[in-house]
Amino acid sequence: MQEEAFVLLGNKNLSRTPCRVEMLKVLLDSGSALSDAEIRNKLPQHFDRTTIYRTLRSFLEQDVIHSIALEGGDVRYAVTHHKDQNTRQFHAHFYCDSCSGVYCLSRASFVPPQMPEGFVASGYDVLVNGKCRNCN
Amino acid sequence: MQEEAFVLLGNKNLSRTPCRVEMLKVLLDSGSALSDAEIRNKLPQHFDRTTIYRTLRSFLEQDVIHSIALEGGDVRYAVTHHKDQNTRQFHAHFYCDSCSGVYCLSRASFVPPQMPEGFVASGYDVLVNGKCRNCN
DNA sequence: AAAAACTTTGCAACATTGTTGCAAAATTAA
DNA sequence: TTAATTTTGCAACAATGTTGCAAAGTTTTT
Repeated sequence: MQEEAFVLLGNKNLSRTPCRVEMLKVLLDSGSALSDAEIRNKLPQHFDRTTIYRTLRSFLEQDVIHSIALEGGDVRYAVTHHKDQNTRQFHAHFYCDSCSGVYCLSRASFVPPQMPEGFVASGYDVLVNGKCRNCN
Repeated sequence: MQEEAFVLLGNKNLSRTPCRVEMLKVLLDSGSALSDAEIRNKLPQHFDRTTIYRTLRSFLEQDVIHSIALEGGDVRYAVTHHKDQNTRQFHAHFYCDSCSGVYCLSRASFVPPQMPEGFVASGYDVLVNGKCRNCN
């Protein structure tokens, strides 16, 4: 994971600082999308709140990660994988009603929606809920 | 709108207080979903922040309104219409990239997604983005 | 219609969350 | 190794949301 983190940071010209490396490792290690609090709790050492917020912002700006908005306004973060690049217009995620885990889904099985008169769609996000592979 | 507000409150056994009536009228008058700040700004008189938060919570609990989470964590609120009742498993909304307006969409034109092995879907939400009827 | 029972409101205090400026420390480039 | 640049942590601040409680309002009962 360390290697992968270094590569991701290098690709986006982000300097290899401990906070960035550790946050990225946490996200890479996790099978699911994490809230900022979850990321903070999984870090091996303490970093200032400010630094974490700023790091999240940098990652988002550079598209190293993307955010997923849940019903109610909670936000989770997940690493943006290469295979997602063709998918910028379309994100699909799964929310588990049992464990609250959030997983990125492949877009393959979705059909683009038709719009009512006057509305022109340029992209869309889908949030599926149900039970994840660990909770069935 | 006054009448409609009274009916909606009555249906859910919510007492007919000025704050509730006015908030509901604002939401009924609006063609699009509103943030709490937008609701507050459209109110004809001042109500305490606390009261507005509590009223939103009551409305959500009683399903008078529903919340729509946008990318980044912003939340909008819209009245839950009767025709949406069969649609509890499925919400579709439109976000306008120009004016930031949020509109409820009918679900008719969406095809349910297929899930990867081990995941069982029980419902899903779609957030389409693009240009709304006023911005084309 | 008036009184009693119950609910909602507004205020104050507090907790949480996120932002900004700036000097110190770390990273990268020369 | 030094110089230039960027990031970090702290402090202060701003914004957002919550809780307890007395006063005011709404609904129910008589």
